[in-house]
Amino acid sequence: MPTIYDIAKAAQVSPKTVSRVINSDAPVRLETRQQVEQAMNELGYVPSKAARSMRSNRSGIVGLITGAVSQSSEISEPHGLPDLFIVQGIQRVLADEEITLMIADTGGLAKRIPTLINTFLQYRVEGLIYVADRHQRISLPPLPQGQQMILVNCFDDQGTPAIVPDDQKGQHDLVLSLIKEGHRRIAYLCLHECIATELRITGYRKALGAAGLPFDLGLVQCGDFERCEEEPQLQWQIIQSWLALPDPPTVICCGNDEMAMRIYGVLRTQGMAVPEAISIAGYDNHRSIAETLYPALTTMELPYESMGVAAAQRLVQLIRNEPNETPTLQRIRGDVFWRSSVIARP
Amino acid sequence: MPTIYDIAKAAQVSPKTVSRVINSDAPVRLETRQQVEQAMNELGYVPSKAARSMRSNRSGIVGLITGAVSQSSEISEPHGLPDLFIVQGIQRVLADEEITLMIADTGGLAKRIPTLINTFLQYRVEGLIYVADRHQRISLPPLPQGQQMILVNCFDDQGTPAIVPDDQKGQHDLVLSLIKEGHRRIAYLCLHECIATELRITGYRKALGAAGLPFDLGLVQCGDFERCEEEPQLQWQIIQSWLALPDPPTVICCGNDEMAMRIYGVLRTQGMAVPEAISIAGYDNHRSIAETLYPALTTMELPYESMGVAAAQRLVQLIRNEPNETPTLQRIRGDVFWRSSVIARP
DNA sequence: TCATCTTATGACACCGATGTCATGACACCG
DNA sequence: CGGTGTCATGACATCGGTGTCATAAGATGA
Repeated sequence: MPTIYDIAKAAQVSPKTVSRVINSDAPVRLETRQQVEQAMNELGYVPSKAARSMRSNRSGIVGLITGAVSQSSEISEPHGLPDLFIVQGIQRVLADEEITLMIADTGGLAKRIPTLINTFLQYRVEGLIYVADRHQRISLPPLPQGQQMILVNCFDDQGTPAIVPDDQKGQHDLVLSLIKEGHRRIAYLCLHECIATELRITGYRKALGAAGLPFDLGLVQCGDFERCEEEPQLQWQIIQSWLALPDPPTVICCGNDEMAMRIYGVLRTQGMAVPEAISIAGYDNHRSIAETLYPALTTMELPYESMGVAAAQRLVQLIRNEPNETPTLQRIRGDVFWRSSVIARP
Repeated sequence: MPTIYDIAKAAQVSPKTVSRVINSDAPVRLETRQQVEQAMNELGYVPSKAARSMRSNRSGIVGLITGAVSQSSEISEPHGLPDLFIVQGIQRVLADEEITLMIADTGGLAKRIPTLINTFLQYRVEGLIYVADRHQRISLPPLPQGQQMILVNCFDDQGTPAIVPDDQKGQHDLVLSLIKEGHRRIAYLCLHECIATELRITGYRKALGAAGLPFDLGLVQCGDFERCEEEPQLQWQIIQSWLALPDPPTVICCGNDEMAMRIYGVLRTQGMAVPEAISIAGYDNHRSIAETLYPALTTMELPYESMGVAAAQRLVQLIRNEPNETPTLQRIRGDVFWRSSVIARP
């Protein structure tokens, strides 16, 4: 691979002049410039980032750590929306800023994180992004002074800037939409206990309160049986108990779209039509499910892509040392996606 | 960030000795080594890959180009199995080889590819991987002499090493499994015309032939209506026409798991139970669908992860200049995943 | 005892770019 | 006409490591 010295020799100028042509940071006589450009084309010159970044102390690289890539394969934990979508948003912003993204994967093992961070530091990344696979509290090893980092889909106690989904507002908005469509008895088949579930139950409750509806503890049940074999039966038992109530629910909110998909199966096996017999709503807007299910699923967006965008923008601000008044914990809101699994009630 | 010079000063040795401690490529007196190691720990030394790779001409980076990351969002093309799983396999192998993966995204725009390649060349990547979102023929701009590249899920006419799924063998094996379970009339609701569909129909046909069953052209129909609103009706029409046959099919093979999921919905809406009334098989083993559907979906694995592994291993071989007799086009086989959407026939 | 070898270490150049400073050629102006 | 400013260019050092070679101290052997 040719260097500026080769170009300089071919164009009969000094290396520094070649550098000036490349960076156009100082005037170069037109004729000289053309000679240099011709030489570069003929020799197929590609500048070396390594040499460049050594001199300038700017690598142009941001490192991203995720368990995303391998999470779903071995570990059969309920996965929900793939955090790939977060990476998507990040990519888009960084590409515009001409920053290259280096992605490393924990393979689901947290103990690999320090090694991965170290590798990134060797490349002198200008910033680090840690993406979690679900909304959670984490604790990462300390970084060298001045090393910027952003947490996505998680947060810590050290005041590291973090981007999380606004789960409370999300469930709140979804339930409010259902109420607007005339639903009064809204059941909630939630996920196992976790930060998101807690926030969403709060949102569910507040939405009911805001509409002047009573909060009926019996209408909130955990429908997450970790995919054991009896899950459909157990879920059906819950639904049956709801249907047996004097004032049964007209819609079931599911903890996520996957659960909604399973509930579709359970209901249909029992001869209940969605949405005619009962309406179903999901959470995540996991499009490959929500749009593909028949009928298509009404759901609340888990704004992974927006979170990625926000994270990348904030990181760029930090790298550029631009002032910003964003709070440490930044909550990102999603939209309700209204599809045909919920019908209006009179 | 401290350099070997800082360490050298602190440990009162020469920079070269520090280098020797780091690389252990020459004997260093125990006492000296300890001094250096202590200094490195105290100062928090992290070697600079930029400086290192400049001298050694080895970046330790492999570049990966994909449309994966953004494909699914804007473009509502039927997506199938996310090529993320390919990246997964690649990651795993490269991590073991201590190679760092740089990922760039076309954002669905092929014209960005040259720019992305150029960026990678600036980092002096030791190899390039191009991952396509579906099995296809492609044509990429020429690379500098000696630049290694691997194509995954696609191939070209220039003899670039390529890893593709063995679609023909895949459909063949799936159909053979169905036949073994007693099915004689096997319908195939395939995807729109593409390389995979062609190969799979051939596989379907050959499997029937191998079992001495007749190939009935009427049992092969395209069930892919690009998610238009009438899709369920159109699909139901096809199924109805099949059911009206004197010898109707006992199982429907779907072009992919997504289509199978939609067919579940269509059948149930029409009051047909899966698998009691009719069995369903998918393709892809898109686990978040196949395992979540109720009943769980019997399907053929699209071996994305294995393809990633194969691609990375082959690239490493190329980089190391190891001899290999693999053919240019390497077809990767998957397994049948037998679940409860297909029942045995007497 | 002296030549030779091994071990441990340092001096110095180099990888490929860029920042700093110097220099020569002109143009401009009083 | 000489001083000053601008333009175009080059010489040289530098970033943080590693490869090459030199060298001093101690071990070994004839």
